[in-house]
Amino acid sequence: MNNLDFIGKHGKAVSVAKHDYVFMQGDDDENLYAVRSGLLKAYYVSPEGKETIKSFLRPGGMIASLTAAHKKEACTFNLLALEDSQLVKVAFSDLYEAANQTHAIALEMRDFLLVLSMKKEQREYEFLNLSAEERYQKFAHENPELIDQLTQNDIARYLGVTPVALSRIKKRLR
Amino acid sequence: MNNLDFIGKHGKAVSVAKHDYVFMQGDDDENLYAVRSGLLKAYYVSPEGKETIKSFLRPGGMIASLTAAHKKEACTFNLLALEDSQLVKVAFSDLYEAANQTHAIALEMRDFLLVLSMKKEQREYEFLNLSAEERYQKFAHENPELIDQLTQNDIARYLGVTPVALSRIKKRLR
DNA sequence: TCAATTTTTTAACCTGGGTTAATTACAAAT
DNA sequence: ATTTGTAATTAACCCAGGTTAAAAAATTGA
Repeated sequence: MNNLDFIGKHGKAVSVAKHDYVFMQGDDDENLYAVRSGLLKAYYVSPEGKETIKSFLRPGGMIASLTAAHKKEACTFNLLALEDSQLVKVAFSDLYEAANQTHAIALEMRDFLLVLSMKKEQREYEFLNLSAEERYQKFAHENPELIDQLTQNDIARYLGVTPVALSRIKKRLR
Repeated sequence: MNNLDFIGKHGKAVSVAKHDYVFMQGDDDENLYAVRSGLLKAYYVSPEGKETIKSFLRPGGMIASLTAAHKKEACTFNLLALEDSQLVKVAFSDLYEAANQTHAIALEMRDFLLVLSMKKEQREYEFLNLSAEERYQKFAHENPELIDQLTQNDIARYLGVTPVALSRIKKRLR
């Protein structure tokens, strides 16, 4: 189910009800979370109160505020449950240390970070090369289930446009 | 100098003159490159011929087309020398295998990928949350040397705008 | 030094998306 | 069923940035 064996063995279960926060921007939560069930969103809020969504998390997904976890800084984004969710957490530093001690764990971590890097490069590609309309089409195509589960507001904030703009894009496409 | 000991020991030197390609979009170059000297740009070209820049590479930097290297697909971008450059390369699969065998190498790889992930998250943040003007100011602030070395064209294509737009942004700021 | 080329700026015009606000459509709860 | 709140659509207006083209400035090379 989960790529990180270490989390299975050493993780602590965390349950969050719909609309609960796992952590908030400004916290210093240094944990890595693996999602077992449910649906969550990781999102930034700007000083002016504007929201943008970094990613959606579904079962099998993992997330940590890497800067918070690794550089001991405050979390730069919020993690909020969109549905009742079950997660498992471990202190990032424990995982990091365990990898230093144990080859197999270092490999798990490498593979996790390789997948994460590829995902983030993909997103970079989309922002650099695709229009908002194309990003929407790609997202809809790759995440047919999410399209119904999420509000248009959240989808728009993930794509980097306003909900009003996304409404116009959808109209254009039909 | 270089974080990846493995490359120092097993890498092959590669020299490229200014305006030479290290690899091109469509190639299946499965190597990881570490930059020893010089300056390069990694960039996409769309089917319509539009260019966008993924990243600039300076001494100490490392790059691979991760999908090409790991998933055995074709490179999705070009790597071009903006100045005469020296690089060292290793087959990504050799590095991956060596990490499987040797704990220390797995750790080097983990650390490299952790840094890469953090950089890419940073860029995601910038596209999601900053205007073109703010991205330019941040880039100029964090890369004072590059600002003189690069053409405005390249800076613009890195920021995700046209050179004309960047010229306007600079005018606005002075 | 002068011609050729590349880079940068400027201008005119257009378009996608932001903003605000009002309207409509849905959903949940009593 | 009716209220209450939330989500989505629409409209009007504005602006940043795209596009095209021309002009000016800076580099490069012979």
